[in-house]
Amino acid sequence: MAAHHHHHEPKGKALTHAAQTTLEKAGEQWTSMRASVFEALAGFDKPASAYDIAEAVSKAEDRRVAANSVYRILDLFVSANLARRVESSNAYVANAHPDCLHDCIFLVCDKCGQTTHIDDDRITGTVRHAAEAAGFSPVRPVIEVRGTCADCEE
Amino acid sequence: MAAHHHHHEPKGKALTHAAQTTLEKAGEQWTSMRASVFEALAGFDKPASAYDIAEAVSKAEDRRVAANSVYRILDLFVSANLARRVESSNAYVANAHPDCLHDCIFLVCDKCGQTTHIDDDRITGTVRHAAEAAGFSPVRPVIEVRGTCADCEE
DNA sequence: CATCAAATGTTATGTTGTAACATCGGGCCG
DNA sequence: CGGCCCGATGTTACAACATAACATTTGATG
Repeated sequence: MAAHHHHHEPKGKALTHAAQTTLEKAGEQWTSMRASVFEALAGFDKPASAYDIAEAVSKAEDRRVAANSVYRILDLFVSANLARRVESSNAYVANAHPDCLHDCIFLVCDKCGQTTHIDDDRITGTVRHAAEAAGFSPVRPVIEVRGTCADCEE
Repeated sequence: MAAHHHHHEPKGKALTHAAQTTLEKAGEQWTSMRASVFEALAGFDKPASAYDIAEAVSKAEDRRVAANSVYRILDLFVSANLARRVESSNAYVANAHPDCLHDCIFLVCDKCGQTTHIDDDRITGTVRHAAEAAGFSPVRPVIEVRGTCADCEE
């Protein structure tokens, strides 16, 4: 895979539609509950915890939704590449390109929580390679950088 | 800093002594409670949670030690480089080289939990650099690889 | 319609992490 | 000595994150 390629970021309906397509291609159903969870997840501008999402869905649908159910769906989303988990924040983000498999690098601002991500297959490749050289396989790199984002430094 | 250098792993008393020296050099006290927590931490052969350590210390001293107190000491250890936190496992490991500052790469086996670490300043350097190029600073890379270790594959 | 499986709901509980305040003990100064 | 301060630890309570077990609903299918 090339080290770089361009993306334009799908938003709103386009993003949801891409998610639905990918999930269905994986042989899973796009239920209304899953749609709600995805909407809620995509509606956050920074990583959201399962409880954040449960609360958002609860509000949006005016009924109680247990974190439990949200976790199930988030796990499914992560396994289908519709969402990713940010390990160092115990939180989830929608994946703008569910059809496109990357190891990704998250940059997490400790001040404001804003999280951006970088795709750099050269970096992730060297990490993968190092782990494989140590006898690991299969391998799932978790690469996150905690720090302060440009907006929060003065 | 060189990309590679050799370490022999201090164990037992030598490791504890290195920890004590480093902590005192940082202007902190090496109390008996801190020594106990360090001993417990170093006694695990894989990353241990704060609760694991609280239990180990409780047993060793035959008195109840609250997780709370352990967290405080672990936080201190991490900030003084005596220990490291494995983010994707919510657990801590003793640092064999507290006097030696590295970003490190953890390889965590999903099957057995064994966790090894690699120091590779070339890899961590590229990650740091990428984050800085994105406007982040200061920067603390979290690089962990989940997978299956050589012993657990058949 | 009957049945079955997948999805979701519900309740309970386990694990991880923090907050707030009390107590202890050692150094320091009058 | 006695009083004071401060860092470390103890104690209690609670918040946040995550999973287990089982009940119920829903929708596809024979």
